[in-house]
Amino acid sequence: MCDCCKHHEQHELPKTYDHHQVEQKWYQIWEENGYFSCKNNEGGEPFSVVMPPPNVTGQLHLGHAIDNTMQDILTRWHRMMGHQTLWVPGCDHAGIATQAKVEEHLAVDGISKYDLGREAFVDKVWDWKHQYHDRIVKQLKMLGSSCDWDKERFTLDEGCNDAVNEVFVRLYNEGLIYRGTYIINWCPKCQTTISDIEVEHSDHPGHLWHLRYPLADGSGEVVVATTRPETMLGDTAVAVHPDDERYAGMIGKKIMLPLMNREIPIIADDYVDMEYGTGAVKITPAHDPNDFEMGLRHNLPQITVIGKDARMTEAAGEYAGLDRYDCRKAVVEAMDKLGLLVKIEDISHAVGECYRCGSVIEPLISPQWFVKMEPLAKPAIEAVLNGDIRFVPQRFEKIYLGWLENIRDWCISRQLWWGHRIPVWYCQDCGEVICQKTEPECCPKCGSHKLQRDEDVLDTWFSSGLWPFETMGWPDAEKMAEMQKFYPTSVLVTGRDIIFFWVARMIFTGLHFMEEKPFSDVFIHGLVLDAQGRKMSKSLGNGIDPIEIIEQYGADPLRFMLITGNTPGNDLRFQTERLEASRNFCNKIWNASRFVMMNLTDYQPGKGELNYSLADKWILSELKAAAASISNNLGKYELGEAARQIYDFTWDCFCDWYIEMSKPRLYGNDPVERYTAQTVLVEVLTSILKLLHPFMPFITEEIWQALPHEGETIMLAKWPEADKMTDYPEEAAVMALNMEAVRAIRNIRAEMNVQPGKKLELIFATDTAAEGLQQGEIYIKALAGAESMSIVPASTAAPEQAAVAHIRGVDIYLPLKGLIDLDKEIARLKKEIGNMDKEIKRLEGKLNNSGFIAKAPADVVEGEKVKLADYSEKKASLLERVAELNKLA
RNA sequence: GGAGGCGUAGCUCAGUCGGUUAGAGUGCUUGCUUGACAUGCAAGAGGUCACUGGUUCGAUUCCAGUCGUCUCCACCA
Repeated sequence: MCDCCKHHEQHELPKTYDHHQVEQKWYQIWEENGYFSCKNNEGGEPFSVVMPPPNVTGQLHLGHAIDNTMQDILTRWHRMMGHQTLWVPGCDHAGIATQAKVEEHLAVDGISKYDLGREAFVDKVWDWKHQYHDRIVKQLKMLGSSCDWDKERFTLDEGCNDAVNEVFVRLYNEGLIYRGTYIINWCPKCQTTISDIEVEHSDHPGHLWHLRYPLADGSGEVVVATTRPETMLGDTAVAVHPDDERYAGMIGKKIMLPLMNREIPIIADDYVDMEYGTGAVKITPAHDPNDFEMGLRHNLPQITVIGKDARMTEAAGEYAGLDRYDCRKAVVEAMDKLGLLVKIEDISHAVGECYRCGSVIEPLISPQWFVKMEPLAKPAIEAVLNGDIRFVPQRFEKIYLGWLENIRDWCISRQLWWGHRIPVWYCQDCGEVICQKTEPECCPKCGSHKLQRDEDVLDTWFSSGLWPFETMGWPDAEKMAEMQKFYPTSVLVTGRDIIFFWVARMIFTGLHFMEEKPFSDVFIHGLVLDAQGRKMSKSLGNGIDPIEIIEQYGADPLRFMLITGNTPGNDLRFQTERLEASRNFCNKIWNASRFVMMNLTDYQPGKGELNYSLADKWILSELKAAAASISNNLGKYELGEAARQIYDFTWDCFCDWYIEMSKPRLYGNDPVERYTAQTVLVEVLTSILKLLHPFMPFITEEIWQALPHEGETIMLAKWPEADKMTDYPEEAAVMALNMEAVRAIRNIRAEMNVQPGKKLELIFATDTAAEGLQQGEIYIKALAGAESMSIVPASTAAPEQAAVAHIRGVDIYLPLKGLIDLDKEIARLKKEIGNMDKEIKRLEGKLNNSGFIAKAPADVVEGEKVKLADYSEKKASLLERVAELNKLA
């Protein structure tokens, strides 16, 4: 680098944008100045979002990154539009997940939760919570999330506990929460129940054992088929279909259950599928949900043979104490020895597994708490059907409705220590069940002080299901008063994987307790997949830590990459190339800004004479169109499309064209031209920064601060509204034609291998576009690399040694002495004529079709006619030139 | 067994009310130290819009079916 360059460098911004420092700096300033607070824009239309609370023991992954980026984009956009904006952050206590993690950690030191006892263990979990909470908050801040930290909540904080107790007691008093002994999903590893949706079904290879069950009177036998032979020890019936002729005579007879030597009846039930297996089913009411139901219908005894530890109980007789799978082997062997094993069939069948730990779920009978779903589901279905709540994309409504329409009661009690304890006490003397928000002094029925609180806690989703209103202070009327305007919230942004777990539950609790929907729109996004299109998972080890990406590339590129090239609801592949493209975009903006600022040394806003030229009117028109379209797309949750449009406008319109157009005017010696160019550069760049700010908050603030501006932060700057901008359609069209001329000339330069530095002499032969070309001369010369340009009547013939191009109404002649290879030039022109021919043919065909003329809208027909005229004109012009050249040849 | 998504350039994806010479990024080819940027500039090649049929003056777009692919739901022992 020479000395003079060094000298310049000192005054300039660095050539490449470095996000380090910038991002942290601005987040801190924003936070310290209270820009995230919902108190800004007081009186503006309210806009509110509640953050899907991340599990407190986890750490952020790309799924959180996309989720929070989308919320942040919407929040920042609305804030800039002057809306009073609230984005509530928070974490979820994540009952099973967190408890399991802490237990695992303790196990390393050989400590079990029982060694500590309930209270000390829960204290330990709180320690963990604090540690991980801080990490998550840090990660959310790194991402740029503009949430109101003053309103931060935790699903297990005091307020949420109050809400949970209120809800529980009210539902209990309404008869919508009940305790009952039913068959539930038991995870033998987590040692707790889980709800139906927490059971994941996947196909596994297994066997279908066909077992011979002899009749008690020795008159025959029934062959039953089962995938779980060990459960036969708890069989209390064999069921056949009432219409099954094979078993018609046997219904009502007794079976002598082998191994147990117990008599059980043969019953008839519609549930049995005659086609499957042998058409006869062994019934184990205590260990199968269907058998349980059938047992109730037929009043069958329930014999529990598998315990909560997944070992056989005393009721299993000689098999007591065996693990369920060891018992399976033993039972099969014993049956085989007795000659009662008919055959073993290999099959693939669905096995239920715990969504947390993957253990095979055991259906067991146990006393648990349930929420009665039917009365709650009804309004939740109605709210979506009548359009009160809208899913984006709409197809997710079907998924939501399908689930609620077939829902079963929700098992909410969990045998854990970490969570909201069930607000129920049992009187040890009279057995009274007391359900109330606070601990009772004594039994209201018998006065006894011997009260025992229910040991269980509630399903995590019971408390997160109240999120949109518990975060607004409910049920505390005083706290609510301040927040009321934010309920219902505007939109819920979340992944499609928790529509059932969370979205549905918030909807029915909101409708029930607030008597109003919790949100108007549900904006569903897909998963972030790896570069090969696989789900990111621990087992595959293909997960990507957003923090590492942010450190390497910055939050802005990550955010931009996560929302571009994607449509609502679809999965997104994480690709480094796309991340690099986003980073390059940052750099592009940085350098465009650098260019603008370098040319502002003598600029004083509002202190000069303005005279908009063609180029100015063109870019301002483009800006208006872009702003309108971006707002429109944001309103439709088409974030990817909005981002693409700001990208295109910035790179293509502003950088590739307008900045280049501004150069001859900045470097010329007309002060009005220079001042006007400066003004438009600043104005358009400022608008770009604002339009881009929701997507890339950090770099936009950094640059905005260096430009002339009003206000303290771009965060609260006014969103560019297209309605308030001016466009100049006529001048923009003229400029567009000039740009077309530039492209045509550049094309010839490239094809003819004209040296980039060589200045051309341009001749435009036209009768229609002369004025526009005259006005655009300064730009055309600069952008096409010309030293002179003349405009002549259309009838003027081209010089012999010239290349020719044609745009609407204009023949462009490029005198290129010595560079024209006659044959090559003819070939080039003929190729273009060929293209025109193809199009002309197509258009003629269309226009000759009487159906098209008669039925297509007039403007479409007109448009095709204009096209045909244009192509024909171009073809004629080029043909003429070819004829001239042929004469020369 | 049901339900849904996806199938468009070598790759990853856009394409909103049916009419565009079907687009972008990336990769590829060619040429460039162009007074912001080589994380760049300019020009270019590259597509039977999975297949078949239907509706229509006209289908990448709407409908039906087929194939491929991914996902969700489901108590068939």
